[in-house]
Amino acid sequence: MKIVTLNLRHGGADRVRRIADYLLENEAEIIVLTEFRENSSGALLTDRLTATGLQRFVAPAQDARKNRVALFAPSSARALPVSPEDEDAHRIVACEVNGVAIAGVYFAQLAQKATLFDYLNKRLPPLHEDVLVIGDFNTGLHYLDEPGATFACADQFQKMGERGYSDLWRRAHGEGAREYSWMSSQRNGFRIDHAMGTGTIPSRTVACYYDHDTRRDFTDHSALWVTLR
DNA sequence: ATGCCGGTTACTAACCGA
Repeated sequence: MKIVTLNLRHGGADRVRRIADYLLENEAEIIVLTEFRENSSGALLTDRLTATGLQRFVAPAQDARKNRVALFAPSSARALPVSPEDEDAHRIVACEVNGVAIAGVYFAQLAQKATLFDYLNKRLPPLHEDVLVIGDFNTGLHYLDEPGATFACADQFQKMGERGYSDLWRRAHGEGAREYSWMSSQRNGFRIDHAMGTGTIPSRTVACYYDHDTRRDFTDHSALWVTLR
């Protein structure tokens, strides 16, 4: 099962054609898109992906310009209800598919991330024995996923470990590994796109890697690919 | 640790995003 997350950057605009080509050519079976917008770009992307038989789950928002998270999964997938704080309604969407629960997430800027972390770490009932939380966390570990210690909510990200979540990329590449999924205009790198798995997910992960070419080709984030056995 | 930058938009000023 091949899963990918990619931040579209402001909905993707006319880049969505190339983005759809990329996702389909690489045979993504489950797709989590962050900064998805319910506008004409979002509609084009939705048409391209659902034409292959995938169904769409999208986090709710009032405004079409709101950057939200969308999840595309096989037709057998079923929606899983989530109930975050109102201000995070557009930041999480979940489904059950092929015996696992997938939650797509798009965390806010700076300290505003805290409420969604609280929901994940304290209030969200176990969705399943095997849960994959994947998307743009906008944070990571100080001095490891970034050069310094500027990340907000790094402690809450780390606390996911106590909740049984394993950082699949770090598990595959080592405790001291460094790679960046986004780069600032000052050329500082940050690893902020993550896949966190519980239960049998870590042991079933046969590949977990970033594709940095997406930053060169059509967005400002690297894609994160996860293959589950 | 944002927004001086840069991208997007029921566009050309307002918004958003490390």
